[in-house]
Amino acid sequence: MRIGEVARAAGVGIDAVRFYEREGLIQAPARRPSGYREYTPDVVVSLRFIRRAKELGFTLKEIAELLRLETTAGATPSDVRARAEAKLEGLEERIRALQRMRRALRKLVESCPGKGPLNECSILRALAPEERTRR
Amino acid sequence: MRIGEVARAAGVGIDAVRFYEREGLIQAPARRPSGYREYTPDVVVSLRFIRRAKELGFTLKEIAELLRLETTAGATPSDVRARAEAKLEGLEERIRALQRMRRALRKLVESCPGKGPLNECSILRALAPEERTRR
DNA sequence: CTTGACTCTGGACCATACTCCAGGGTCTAT
DNA sequence: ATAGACCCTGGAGTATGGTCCAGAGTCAAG
Repeated sequence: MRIGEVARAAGVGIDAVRFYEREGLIQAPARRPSGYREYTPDVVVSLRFIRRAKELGFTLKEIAELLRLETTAGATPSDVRARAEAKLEGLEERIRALQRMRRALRKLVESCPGKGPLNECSILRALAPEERTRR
Repeated sequence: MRIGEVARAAGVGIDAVRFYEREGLIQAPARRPSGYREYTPDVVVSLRFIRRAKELGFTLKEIAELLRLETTAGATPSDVRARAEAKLEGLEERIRALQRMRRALRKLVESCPGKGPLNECSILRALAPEERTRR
């Protein structure tokens, strides 16, 4: 597959594909004698993963780590396992925070059909309150 | 409270506070005769919300919408409700995607304590697969 | 064998979300 | 009344994650 084809299939821009290659998020593909990049279809999976993970708020750096976690998994077993566990924990905290936010938003939707000031159903409080002022 | 104080309490930079004011994420506070910004403590809650929401991968634009959703809720009831519902749906999709990712990562942690190529427990597939190639 | 769609590299440019001055004034404790 | 910590505005600079050329070559169809 050529670059335009994989970009279209993955829903990203051609320049983004080259950018990800430069940044080491995807492997440099084989080249035709002309210099054209020649991709195997599996790069589309990687590109979609990158796209989705970005939408979820991961940085390219984090995504690179997630990808490396996978490709180097055969190499250093227990070490990789530890890294995966750390990632997993971060992920779970993130899910919990989003769930708190969802609960607050639901309350906002359900119990505030337009009456009075909504000091009770505050989305702010879903994320901000439990923290103590430091120092 | 002065700006340095609220910044410290919220865990953000002073410049960030002024930046959020310029961008309309927080209200411009009262000023002393000297020109110093004089905050009420509740701005700390807003700033923490912004910080946390950013950590969850929301852009400032989205955060501004979430905040506006709250402060304008008294104004146009059903309209606000609709916007909140849309946000809620986005949030839920996001949670589901993170959960899929978590499942894949768990599998990676649990079933791959360092044996062989892990083609079976792929984090990639947690996010990328269900999509059809378009066009 | 040419036309149109595609690709190459390199570098300029963009939006987002800050961060860091410079050059000035303010506040408070001693 | 002065040192040191704080604040002001305006503007420049940074990192991230790209996008958009220019100028040149490649490929497939007719």
